[in-house]
Amino acid sequence: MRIATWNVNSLKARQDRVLEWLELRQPDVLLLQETKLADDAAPLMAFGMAGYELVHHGEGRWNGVAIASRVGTADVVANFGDGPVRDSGPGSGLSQTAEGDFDPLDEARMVSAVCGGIRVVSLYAPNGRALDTPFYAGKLAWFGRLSRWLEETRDPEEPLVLGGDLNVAPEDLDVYEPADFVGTTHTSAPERAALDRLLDWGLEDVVRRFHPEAGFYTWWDYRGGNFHKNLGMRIDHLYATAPVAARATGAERDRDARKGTLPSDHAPIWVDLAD
DNA sequence: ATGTCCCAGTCTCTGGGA
Repeated sequence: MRIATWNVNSLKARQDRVLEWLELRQPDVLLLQETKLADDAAPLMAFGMAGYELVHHGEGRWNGVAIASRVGTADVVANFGDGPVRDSGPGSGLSQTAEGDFDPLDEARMVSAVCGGIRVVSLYAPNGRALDTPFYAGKLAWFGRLSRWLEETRDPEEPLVLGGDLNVAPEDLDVYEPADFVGTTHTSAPERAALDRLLDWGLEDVVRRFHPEAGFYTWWDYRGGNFHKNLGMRIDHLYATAPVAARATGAERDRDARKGTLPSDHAPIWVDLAD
């Protein structure tokens, strides 16, 4: 069984590339982030033609998470079970710029389902922008909500894979120039502690086990030719509970998916599991 | 290197986010 994750930076703009990638790499489950679609715009038919069910949790212009699975989609949980995300259209009260209205717990950043006997969780962590902003505090609060959801509703003995764009580089070897990130988001001690809390609950960074090397990045800024200079960060992750981690036979990243015409700024990663 | 790409709305350009 192959479980993958990919922040596609708009599923509308990336649909053809994603469908081609499914055909090429044959994942059984693909966790998607930043679909930037409302639920009624999710391309269920196109994925269905490719053999995948698509579970989508979106709000429109921003965020949006999904699960594409060819091994079933049972027991769906969206937004930690905290209810529907508000429409982010005009007049909705959701604003990306008015800080007083901002709460990432109201945004479409989490969806989960049981696929092929494994509970998978597709996550898109808030960016955080800068350490001295409410957006950073909101990022930490969102990770707190994620940990509480695991601690209160899940069991580390359950087969579970949590993955997505967590917007945190866990170690200095996961960023191209650690000194440049002092005082910025993605590498701060509280963000790394949030990942440690997930791991301490009972998860393993399976991709790290197979790729302990520096420079195994998953995201490169579109600007400045950063991809070709390998100036990136490892901020997309796949974490597994022990019953799943024990089945892992490998993990890979598809750097080729970051190349070519109109790519996402993230590359997909996956883990392979023995039956 | 404020260098690119996405989106919606103000709509063939602009502003905001990453």
